[in-house]
Amino acid sequence: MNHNESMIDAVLVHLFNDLLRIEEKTLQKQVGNLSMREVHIIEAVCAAQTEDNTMTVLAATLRVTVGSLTVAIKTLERKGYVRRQRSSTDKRRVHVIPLPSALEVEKHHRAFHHRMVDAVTGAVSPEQLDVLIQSLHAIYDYFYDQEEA
Amino acid sequence: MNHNESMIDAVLVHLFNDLLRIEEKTLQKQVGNLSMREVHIIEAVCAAQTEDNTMTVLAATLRVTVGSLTVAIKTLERKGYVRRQRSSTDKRRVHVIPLPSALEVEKHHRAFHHRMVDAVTGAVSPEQLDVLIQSLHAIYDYFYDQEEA
DNA sequence: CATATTTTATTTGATTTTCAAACCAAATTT
DNA sequence: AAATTTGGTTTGAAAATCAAATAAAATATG
Repeated sequence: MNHNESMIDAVLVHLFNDLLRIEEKTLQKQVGNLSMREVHIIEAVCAAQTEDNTMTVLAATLRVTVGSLTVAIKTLERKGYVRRQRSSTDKRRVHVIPLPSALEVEKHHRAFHHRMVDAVTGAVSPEQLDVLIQSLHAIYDYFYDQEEA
Repeated sequence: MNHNESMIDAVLVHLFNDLLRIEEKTLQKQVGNLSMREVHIIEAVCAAQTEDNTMTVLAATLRVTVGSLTVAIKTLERKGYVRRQRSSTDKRRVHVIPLPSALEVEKHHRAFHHRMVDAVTGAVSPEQLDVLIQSLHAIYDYFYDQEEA
């Protein structure tokens, strides 16, 4: 690998990892009592459209088994961040609904992401930004086409 | 967030996770018997310069406690991927040394990273690549300056 | 309609990863 | 010589995860 290639590799491997760590450190200060995993489950619960907040759909977006999610949601329920509600139309379905404390957590979480994106857009010139966006689109498409195959 | 900003956010958040998953799926086929965590420990052991392969230094690069690493190395030793060697100059120090099987794993692992970087460089034009590299440098510098503070 | 199958979720038991704290031994400082 | 620091290990506990077993509701099939 030449220098440029190493740069790309390093970013792909380390930058994201480090961001997650920085995110954790930042949020831990604001919302004690919750692991990053739990924060991201809360994020998914808050982001889900009505009817998309069932165990099966949430588990799929979070890429865990429904069994794992059941365990996680149970503790989030106990901690007072979400509540469960059985669907009236299909009594097998369970809807997960965020409580005010969860919305509060999500606010902090979203703010962090905002600052993160600002950091990126602030780190490059407007012209560079255009090209960066195009490149990211290309890369994104590439990997997700790969995934399908 | 506008569309561009959402794009950046999505890349920062999801791309890494997805890459890790793809990496796992790819390597699992080639090297059974090992978790991704273990593959990355092997990577660190193989990459370490002589004298940088002690428990303390490895734990720091992997960002885990020395205690955690002791447990992990013990199972890698049992599985026949590494061996330990006490330093002769300082008998407290333990050097971790990769065995042939570890080097083999690292070969597969490095090949994956190579393909990943090729995917990125192949996804954009040479002119875009130049700007992408510059942007990544800027972003990299930004986050690591942040970290220090 | 009655039975079989599928879908949705929970429970359980096990594994992996991790840490903090207690501990030990070697090296260094006072 | 005694105290402290440094490098590692052990141990006990917690979090995250899965597969498999289970249960109940909905749907399909004969």
